[in-house]
Order: sequence, then structure tokens, then C-alpha cells
Amino acid sequence: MANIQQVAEKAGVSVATVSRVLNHAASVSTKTRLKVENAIKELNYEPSMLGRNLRNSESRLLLVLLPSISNPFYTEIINGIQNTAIANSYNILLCETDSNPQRENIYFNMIKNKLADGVISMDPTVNMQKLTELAESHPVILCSEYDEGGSIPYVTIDSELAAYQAVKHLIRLGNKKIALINSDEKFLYARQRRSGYERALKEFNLPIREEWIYHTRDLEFQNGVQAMRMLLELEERPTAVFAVSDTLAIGALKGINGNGLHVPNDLAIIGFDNISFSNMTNPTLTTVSQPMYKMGMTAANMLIMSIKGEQVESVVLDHDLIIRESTMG
Amino acid sequence: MANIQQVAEKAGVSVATVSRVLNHAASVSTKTRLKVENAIKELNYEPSMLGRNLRNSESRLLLVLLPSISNPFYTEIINGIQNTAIANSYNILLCETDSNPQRENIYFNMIKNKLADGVISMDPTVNMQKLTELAESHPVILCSEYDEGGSIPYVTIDSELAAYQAVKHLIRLGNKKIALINSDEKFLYARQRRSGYERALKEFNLPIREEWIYHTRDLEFQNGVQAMRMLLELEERPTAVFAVSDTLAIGALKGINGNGLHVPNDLAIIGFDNISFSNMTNPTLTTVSQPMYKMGMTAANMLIMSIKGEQVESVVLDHDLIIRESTMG
DNA sequence: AATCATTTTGTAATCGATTACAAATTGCTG
DNA sequence: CAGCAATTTGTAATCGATTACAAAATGATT
Repeated sequence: MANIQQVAEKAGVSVATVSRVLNHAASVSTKTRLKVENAIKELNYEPSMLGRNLRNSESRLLLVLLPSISNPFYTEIINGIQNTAIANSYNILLCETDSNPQRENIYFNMIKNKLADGVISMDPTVNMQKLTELAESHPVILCSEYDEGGSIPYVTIDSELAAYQAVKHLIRLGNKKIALINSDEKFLYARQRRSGYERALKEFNLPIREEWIYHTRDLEFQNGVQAMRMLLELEERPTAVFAVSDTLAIGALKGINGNGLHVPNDLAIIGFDNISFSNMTNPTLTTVSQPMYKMGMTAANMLIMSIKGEQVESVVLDHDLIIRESTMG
Repeated sequence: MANIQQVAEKAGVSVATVSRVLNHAASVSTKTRLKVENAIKELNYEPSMLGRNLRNSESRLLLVLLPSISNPFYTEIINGIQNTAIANSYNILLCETDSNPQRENIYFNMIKNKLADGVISMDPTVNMQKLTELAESHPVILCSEYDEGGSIPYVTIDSELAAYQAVKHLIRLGNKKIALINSDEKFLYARQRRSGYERALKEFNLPIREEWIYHTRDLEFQNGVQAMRMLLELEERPTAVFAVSDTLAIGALKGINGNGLHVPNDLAIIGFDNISFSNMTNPTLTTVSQPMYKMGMTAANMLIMSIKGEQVESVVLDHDLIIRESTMG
């Protein structure tokens, strides 16, 4: 592969002039520009990013931290990030942490090493202290999960309000016994969604019963199945379930079907996230839709601004309750 | 962020010595090594990948081309690639082409630009001619979809055999009217799977009826729903369906359920890929399992060998028929 | 202490680009 | 055509590392 030197020789100009042509600098005469462009074509020259990036001390790479690539919740967000990044001549590096601190460290080092220009973290298990430390000297944006009262800019939705509205929807349908399948409350969103759940119940003078609140270890399908099995074994069964993620809700659906019961006739279900599969289940799943693509776009734009040195403000985006068959009793 | 120069000054040695310590070169005395290590700690120094990579003219980045990140088929493969890459101090850059030639070009240029050391392509719509051209001067591996008779090494499974076995399974269950939901036969795997389907039918003297072979435009859920609707409208309905992807099969499932029919009692269904959701549907889906994680690992290993300049041979891995509820009539 | 082999360290070139500054060229005016 | 401004081009430093080669330090031997 040719380098800028060889192009310069072939065109009979200096490397500076070639560089100017490459970067569309104004001060190149048409005649020399053509000479250089021809040389570039003849040699099949492509500028090396390595040299360019070293000189400009930027990599034009954005890191995207997420716990697991197989979680469909992230796919649309990633699309939003990716499109925005490409539109600004950035590329993204998807980094699966598996909630593993060692992996996390590798990626933090990539930032320090100048191999990436900034990070968007969507990992709720991220070491927030280390991330905050990193954020002091490098651009960092949080997406979806965030640090309440922290200093890192974030983009998210109002989880408490969304949960409140979802549960209110179940109450309006006549349900008085509403279960919550929550994840571990070490996560902020889990605490917020529980809080919304409780607010709705209180508003309608419905009791908050601990046995109707189930905490799962992970957000996997199987955790939802398991949660539902437990709930169905209770003396007093709930008539509706609010799950804090679609994957859990789909698991719950499976648990109910496996028990010979019918959704929504015997139990209504609401999920959260509006992942693509929530529309493919039988019955289709009522869910809270996060504006995932937009969240991705927003996060990427914020990060790019931040890289440019501009100040950015956190953003809370709107959500939607998508009513489908699983609550059409 | 400190650079190697500052570390050298602080430690009272030359940059060469610092570099030697960084790269664990043998010829550094314990005394100076300690001095340097202390300076590194004090300055919180991290070597810049940019400088290192320029000098070594490598980026230690692997490109992974895929049509869409939201296709769950790829997630396990990616995990395999990623783990193997990290184990060899590489990182991966996930590139969604959206089957868009312009996007594709961006990524091909990244290779030429030395921003990545090699590519694994999983994109069946890739411009094979351009890719073959690229492969002449850069390491390229194909994963899953490949170029029959082409020069690029690949890792894949025997699609024809897998399809043959799947259809044979349906025949053994007593089905004589078996439909095929295929994707566009411009894809090699589609032609191979159809061929396996036909071989099984012929072997049991069952007729191959064109109206039972449906070609979908894409591999989306909705295409499966649509395909099933068409098949159910036929005068002579099939009693079993073999779909060339799980997402299509899950769509078909939905189409059948929406018609008041029951799987597997009225129709049996087999999918392909064993994506995680195939185990979450109701009924669970019989499917052909590709060793996705292993495919990813293998592809990554082949690519890394190829980057090192070693010769690599194409690999065909084993598959499995996973029998679940959708064929337990 | 002189000699020589071995180990350790330093000097300076190098990777491939960008860019400040200087130098050369061009064009205009009187 | 001299003189000057504006435009165009070139020279050389720079980004941050690695490494061939040279030089210095160390240690062993006589």
C-alpha cells in the first residue's frame, strides 16, 4: 500500500500538498490538485488512519459499553448510536462487559490509551466510581441507566412514571391483585419502577403485598418463567402482572401457558422495553416503549459534542404505553 | 496524559529503556526496571496505542461485517468471535452493513486504511467480487455464508444435510405434505437448504409441489406470518412446515395460531438456527442448531492465523437437530 | 591492571500523516 | 517592468511509540 510520500513523488509535489488535497484545503491550485488526484488513483492510495490519528491524537472511535450483546433491548439503541456516529465520521466499538470488571477495565484502558475518543455506557453494572473518575478527563455519556446525582450526563426515560402508567392501565381494566416481577433493586431503574408500581396501587387504595413482588436474579427468559411459577403457586393469585422487562414478561407468559391458564383472560401481562419479539408472541405483549433509536441518537450526539469540548445537559425522553393482546381481556 | 518521553525523564533513563520495560524485553536490569515502573505509576502513564500501532503498522482491531445487529442469529457467533479476539489481544468492530453497498465501502476502506487488521464477513449480501479483491491483499474470513469455489477461507455447516435431516424428521412423524418457507434463493444457504428438502422428499417418493415452496423477501418475523397465511389458503394444505430460519418459523407459528389451528396437532414446524427465542415460544420450536459460538471462535482463530501470515483451511462444523414441542404431535 | 565478552543503556531513524512557517510563484498596479 | 500583495507550494517539526545499531557499563580472566 502506497504512502503519502510516494504519492507526492509521483505527482511531483511535496507531501504537504498531497495532505492539503486529501483534506480539501482551499489553497491548492486546480492544476496541482489534478496532478495529485491522478497520482492517488494510479497508486490506489488510501491515507492511513494510523498516521492521521496519531498526528491529530484522535481515533474517531466511540466505545459502547453494554452488559450483553444478546439482549434485544440494546439493538435499536445501538442502531441509533451507529447511524449518528457514522454521520459524523465516527465508528463505534461495541464492548460486551458481561458485567465482568476485568473486561470493563480493558475498555477503560482503551480510552486512556487514546484508542477511542469517548464512551457511551449502557451497562447498569458498571463500576460507577471508576467511570466517574474516567469522566473527569474523558468524554463519557450514560444511556438508559444513570447515576442519580452524579456528574456524568445521561439520556434516559422517566421509569417511575412509565411504571405508574402501566400499573394504572392494569387497574383500570379492573385488576385489583397486581404482581410485580422486578429485577435486582440494586439497579436504579428497578427501584424507580417499583416506586411507580407502588404509587399507582396507593392511589387506588390497593394493598401492596410483598408476596406479589418477585425479584429475579437476571433479566433472562428463564427468570421470568420461574417468577411466574412462584406467583401462580400463591394461595391468593394475582390477576395481572407487570414485568420490568419484556424478556421477563415473555418468560411469565410461558409460565402461564404452561399452567393451562390463558392470557389475558386469566391473567393480564405488561412488559417493558418494546423489544421486537414482544410483537411476535402469542398473545402479543402490552409493553412500555422506550424511544430506543432516539435514545441512541441522543447519546451519540451528546458524546460527540462532549468530545468537541462543548457542555452537554442530561436528557429525559418520552415513553409510550403500547397496548396489545396481553391486556385485552 | 503523560507520554513515554516524560516517563523517561522522570525515571532518568532513555525512551528506549522505557519501551523495553513496557514490552517486557529481557535486557533491562532489575534496578532500572523498578525505576521505570515507579515513574509509570507516579505519572499514571498508559502507552498510546496510536503511536504503538503506527510503528507496528497494526491496529489489533478485527472487523465483523453483518447485515443487521438485531438478527439474533448472529449474537452467539459474535460472542465466540469476541472472546477469541480478546484472548489474543484483539478487539472487534461490529459493522452493520444494512446490506447497503455504501456502508460496506466504508468498512472496506477501514481495512485498506489500516484501521483494522482483518475482516470476518457474515453478510450474505456482501459484494463477493470486491471482497475477493480485498482478500488478495488483506486477511478475510467468511462465516456462515460463503463463496462456493471461491478463494476465501470460510467456516460454515452442511446446510444441505441439515435440511435433509430436518425434513426427514417431519416425514418420519408421518407428514406427507411438507411445505418449505425459504428465503431468496440468491443466497447459497437457501439453495442448499432447498436441495436438502427436495432430496428428503424424493427419497420417500413424496411429490415436490411448487405451491408448497414459498420464498420470502426478507428473514423478518412478518415474512413468516405472511408466508404461513399464503400456505394456509391453499386448497391442499401442508401438514408440516420447514422454515429456513427461526424468525420465519416463529412468524409461521403466529400465522397458524392466528388461524385457530394448533401446533403441533394440526401442523408441525421446524425452524433453523436455534436462536435463543426458539426456546421461548409456545410451543417451543424444533430447530436445527448451528454451533454458533464455535463458528465464531473458529472464524476468529482462522482470521488471526491469517493475519500472522499462516495458511488457513476452510472448516465445516457439525450441526444438531433439536427436537422440541413444535414437532411433538 | 589490561583485555575481552557479556549485559545494559542510549542515540537516532522510523512508521504516515498534519501544519506552522518560510519560500516561491503568480497576478496586479502604476 | 519594478514593486507589492495574494496565492500557492515546500521544508521541517511533530504526534508517541519501537528498534537497529552504537556506546557504555559490568564482570570475568589472566
